[in-house]
This record gives sequence, C-alpha cells and structure tokens, in this order.
Amino acid sequence: MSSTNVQNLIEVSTSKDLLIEIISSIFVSMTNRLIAFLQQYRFFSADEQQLIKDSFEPRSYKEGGQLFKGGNICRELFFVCNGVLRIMVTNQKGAELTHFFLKEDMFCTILHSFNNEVPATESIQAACDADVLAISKSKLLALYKQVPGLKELLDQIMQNRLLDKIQIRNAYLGADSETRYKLFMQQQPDIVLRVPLKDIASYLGITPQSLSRIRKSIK
Amino acid sequence: MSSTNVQNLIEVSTSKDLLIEIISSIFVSMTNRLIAFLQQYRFFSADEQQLIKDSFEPRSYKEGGQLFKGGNICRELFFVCNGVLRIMVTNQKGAELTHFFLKEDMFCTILHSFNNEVPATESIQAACDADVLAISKSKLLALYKQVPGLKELLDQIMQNRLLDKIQIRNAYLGADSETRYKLFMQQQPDIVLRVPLKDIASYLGITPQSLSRIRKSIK
DNA sequence: TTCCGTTTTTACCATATGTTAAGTGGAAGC
DNA sequence: GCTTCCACTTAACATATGGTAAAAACGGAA
Repeated sequence: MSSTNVQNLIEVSTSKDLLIEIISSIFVSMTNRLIAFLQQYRFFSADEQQLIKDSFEPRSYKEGGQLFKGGNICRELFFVCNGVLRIMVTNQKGAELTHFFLKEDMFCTILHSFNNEVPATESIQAACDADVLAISKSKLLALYKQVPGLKELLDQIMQNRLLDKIQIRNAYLGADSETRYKLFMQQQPDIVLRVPLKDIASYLGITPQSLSRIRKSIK
Repeated sequence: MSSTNVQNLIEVSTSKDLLIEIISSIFVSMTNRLIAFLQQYRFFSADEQQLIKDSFEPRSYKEGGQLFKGGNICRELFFVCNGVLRIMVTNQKGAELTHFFLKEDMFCTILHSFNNEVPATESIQAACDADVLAISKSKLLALYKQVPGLKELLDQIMQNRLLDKIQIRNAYLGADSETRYKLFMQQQPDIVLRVPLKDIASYLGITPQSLSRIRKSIK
C-alpha cells in the first residue's frame, strides 16, 4: 500500500540542498496540477493563477495520517494531488466507518462544518500516502474576492461532487456484499489497489473478514 | 395513508363555483407557502413575490402518482406544499428502491438530470397524496433573470439538501435493520406515519416482511 | 353491502454475514 | 537479526435477514 510521495522522498534523500530543490519542484508540480484542473473548466489569467498558487500550502501525509479530526470545526479545504483520502467516523462501538474516498484532482473538506462553522463528526485521513494542497477558509474567502467567479466555480464543482457521492452510494442500495464490492471495483478501480482492505470493508459496510471471504470466492 | 389534498377536495365538492373558489384559494395558500419559505432566507419585494408566484403551476397527485418518470430528462423543479414525495428506481429484478423522501417545504428534482439535461435513472412519485408547485427549467431560468440572487439562494438550498441527504444516509452505515428503522423514526418521524410500509422498507434496504417483523418486535 | 386486489402480517426454512478465535505474513522498531 | 505489531486470511459457529408461501387486514369499486 505504498506510493511515492513527498514524505517518502524526504526520508530517502541525504543532501539538504537536493532535498530543498526536490521539494520546491514537487510543490510547483502540485500547484500546476491544481491550475490544470481548474483550467479544465475555464480560463485563468497568469495573475489569477499566481494568486491561486500562492494561497495554497503543500502538505504530505503517511497512510493513516490525519488531515482533520472530528469534533472540531473544519476550517480547511484540501486538494488531493497524489494519493487517496477517506472521510470517516468512529461509531459508539469504536468501529471505524468510511463514508467516502477521495483521490487525485478532488477537493476535500467537511462541507457542512466548513460552511456553517459548526463541529464536524467526520474526520479526514490519508487512506494511503498522500500529498495535498491546503487552504484555510479565511484565505479562500480572500481569494474569492481577488479571483472573480472562482467561488461559483468551486460551488459548482462541489455540487457535482455531492451528486456523485449520492449516486455512488445509491447504487449500493439493496445490493448484497459481493455485489457492492464488484460495484466498488467498477466505479473506483484505482482506489481498490491503493488502500487497505479494512478501509474498503468499512466503506462497504462489512467486516474485513467478510471482504476477505468475498475476494477469495471471486478469484 | 390519506391526507387532505386538492384532488380529494375536487372529488368531494359538488358546486362548480365553490370548487373553483376552493381551488384558487388553495393555490394562493400553496404559493404563499413557497414565498414564506423563501422569505426565511431573505427579503423579496412584492413584485418579486408576484413574479415567483406566477412562474409556478399547482399540481395534485394521489398516492403512487408519478411526477417524473425515469429514462427521461427531468426538466421540472417541484416544491412540496403538502404530502410526501419519494425518489425511486426500479432495479433489474423489478424491485423498487426508494432513494429518498421529500416533504413539505422541500424542493425536489433529479438535479443531475435537470442541470446537465441528461436522462435520469430515478423517478419521482407521490408517497402519499401530495400537492406541489411545479416550474419548468426554462421558466426557472427566466425567473432567475428577473429576480436577482434567486439562483444563488436556490443553489445554496439545494446544496444543504444534498448535505442532509448524505448525512442521513451515512447515519445508516454499519447499522443493522432494526437500528436503521429506529434512526429513520428519529430523523423523519412525520414520514413514518404517512407513507406505506413497503416504501419505508425499500428505503431502508429491507423487505416489507422484515420491516413488519421489526415493528412487531419493537412494540 | 360484497367482491377483489393490494398491503401487511405471520411462519418456516435457507443462507449470507457477523462473531470469535487462531494462524500467517510482512513491515517497523530495537 | 530478532521481536513485535498489525493487517490479512481462514475456519467454525451463531444469528439476522431474505425467500417463499399463505393468511389476515385494508381499501376501493361495483
């Protein structure tokens, strides 16, 4: 369940200068990825691009690392450049439930908490090693003022993400475990290979044992 | 599973004049309900209110009646004034799955289809007798031009609805049938009393027999 | 009213999934 | 290199839920 991300590079590297160079080049590629993603929707001027790039901060997480902890107010928005995140809760019995996976080119936050500044029940974790760009709500609001139409674009992107989320979940309704797993592999084939089995099981609403059994019976 | 709605009144009434009077007064009360709902969020001038009222068309459905049929492009937005709607699909085996219930003061459409003008898989039905206000997409777009900020308001309302939808569904994850039913009664107590058991069962992802068994064991 | 179709209830059996427990393998740390 | 820990697998057993069938209750139509 490993992938090359910034944190791994840091551990491997020996020369400090080289390290700095690598990190800054990765940051550039991360922000470029964000810009490229946004430009799919509409044009941004060079000035606007620079404003956007300067507003985000790069972060790197190991598998299992926590981007946001439930119980607090989520005041950050993340953009996934590399890896997979998961939105999850821990229920009364101490079991983890994965609500959703997010991968490259997806924005991630606890929207309800972020919008209304109320505590969130969900947490955000790295489901595998992941690099993200982070922006605080205050910086985002400032950016909205500087880049006209950006808010509307992000709102639209978020709405589509919510609709996807609902559609994906609805497809599972009334399906048994094996069918849900097969659907998951169809809908999100790249996730299956990168995140731990237990996370997928908790996403599908079954025990790791059941998922293991299902995988065996499919082969 | 009955409620007093326009269609029932029509059948009871004898005098034509009285009927017309009743219907128009109900239409007034329906549009007033819409305006009252919108005014919760912000002020609308008398002119704006009239524009909004004139754009919607009242409709009345019996339990089981179909507001929109899956396979088509959903070009209408509904506002529920009385009763409960359900968004549902029929799966390959011919079984009905209820994705969601919507009640008074909720807007209802198949958003993905409505926005992108692609065929929807879901249908919209009346889960009990229901009165709604309907507006076509073209009329809505025209209304947006006449009432500044209305689009943004509806987008915001829609986003909150989607978030609610996701949150409600997420609460069911990892819970067994009985727990899901109890959650449903907590979250949507008014729906339980008004819609057929089979619809609730299909919403909870269980058979009517199982739900009947659960109800019995709870009592 | 009576009849008929639909919904709901009840019961019995089959089975998928959870629970518990034990064993395996690989990664991280000493 | 050894130990420890965790994730994953496998197995045996328990149980909740689905499937099927049939009866009962309900509601609408003649």
